[in-house]
Amino acid sequence: MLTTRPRGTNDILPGEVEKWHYIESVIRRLCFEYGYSEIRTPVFEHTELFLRGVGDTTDVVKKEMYVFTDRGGRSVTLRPENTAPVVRAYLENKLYAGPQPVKLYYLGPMFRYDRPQAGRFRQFHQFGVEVLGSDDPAVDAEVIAMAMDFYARLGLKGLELHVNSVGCPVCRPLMIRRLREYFLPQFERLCKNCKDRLEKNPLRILDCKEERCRETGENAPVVFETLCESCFKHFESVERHLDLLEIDYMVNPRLVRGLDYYTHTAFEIMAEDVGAQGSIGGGGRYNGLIETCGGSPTPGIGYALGLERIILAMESQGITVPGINKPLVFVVTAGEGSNGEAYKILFRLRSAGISADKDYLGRSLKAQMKFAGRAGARYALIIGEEELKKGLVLVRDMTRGEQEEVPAGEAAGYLVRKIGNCEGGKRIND
RNA sequence: GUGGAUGUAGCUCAGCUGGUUAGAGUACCAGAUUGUGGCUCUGGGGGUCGUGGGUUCAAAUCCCAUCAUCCACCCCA
Repeated sequence: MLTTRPRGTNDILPGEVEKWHYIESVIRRLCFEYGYSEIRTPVFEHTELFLRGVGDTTDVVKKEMYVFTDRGGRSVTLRPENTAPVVRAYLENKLYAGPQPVKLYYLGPMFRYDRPQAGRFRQFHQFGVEVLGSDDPAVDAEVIAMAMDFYARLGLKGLELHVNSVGCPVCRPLMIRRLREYFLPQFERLCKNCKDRLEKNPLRILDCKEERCRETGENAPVVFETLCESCFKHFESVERHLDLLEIDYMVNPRLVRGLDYYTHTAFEIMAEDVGAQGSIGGGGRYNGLIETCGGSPTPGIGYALGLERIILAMESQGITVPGINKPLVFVVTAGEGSNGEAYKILFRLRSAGISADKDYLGRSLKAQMKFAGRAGARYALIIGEEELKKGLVLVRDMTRGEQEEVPAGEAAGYLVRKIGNCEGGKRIND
């Protein structure tokens, strides 16, 4: 137990963490270009925020939250998602008083007590954005376009973008009533889950994977028949803007999202190669959420992406990541007498901006060379007793297998001139 | 939360119907005329056979429980 991580959590190790660094750098660049600023909120919040914000009938809140009572008797919860916390921060810090809309992004761990599976963990990481203070359909399209741009920058292919409108407080009750009226006479044909859904959230019946339920729902009223005038116009406008950007999408009237706060636009991105957990991102508009959280009526929209699933998809598509960190220079000692000088030169290299390392296990010259090769060093700086007497060191090019003598005091300068400042074996600004 | 599969060295796996010190490849460490890597050869370290019970003269091998991983449901990122 002492050496076992908690279920559904992961250690991100060297060799793996470079993928995260790369994805994070793509995210920060993307957000910079789209005009989104980072917001960092706590990993835990008052439980009440999620009960009210996400909705206390949702599965996420009912059975997947990590809820604790702290030492002061307060109920707190590890965040299962970050839209409600961002809205809370928007209100608490009075961001509504500044220029609108407010465009924010976040990146960090979320927690859901769920049975782990491929692409599903108890602690997982999301990148997400939120736009608060505008109900322009062009923003909906921007947010969707931004998500698609992100996947494209990573090189992901074969994704499906599903878009739908789930209505608003004006037309959704009508939609639900019509669906209940349709399904009630056919109650016995529905699967066990859908019998429950009819009561809780009949929209979800349309989303059921059971053959019988699909057939039963074939002639069910379509959302677009029941959308109110303004919802319909909004959706049409979102479509027009997506068309302007030439984004491929499919209207999926069966798309329903599991969080209560969604209104109007809802969307989801599916990948084929992430196992059963095919969704690698999704989001939608939540024009009622800010008011629910105690603010004045303010529109909002956002999305979230699961980074573990993004990585899974990248791996199964064979996408590799640049810039694995390798030492550029490995300092090798030959003879006891060179240890001190080698140590000094090592640090001089580092001060000069060169990534350098040495052996710390008292290995033989031969073993040090072997280690340097394995570590992927491009140069071995061999500090030999004999040469040192003449004030020289050897610079060996590991890929070419050639070496030359250089004055010891100039070794760092020599290497800097030869390769410049470096990162991951490459020049910066290359 | 429900159903199913799996669990042997760091990694990938072998180990027949239970029978003496549990193996291979790879990785790691060290050597192969004592100052030079990537190939080859030799040797070495490393395994509570997921964990805990039980059956048996005897269990990695059978039974039960538990934990973990994977798959499906559910849900979602």
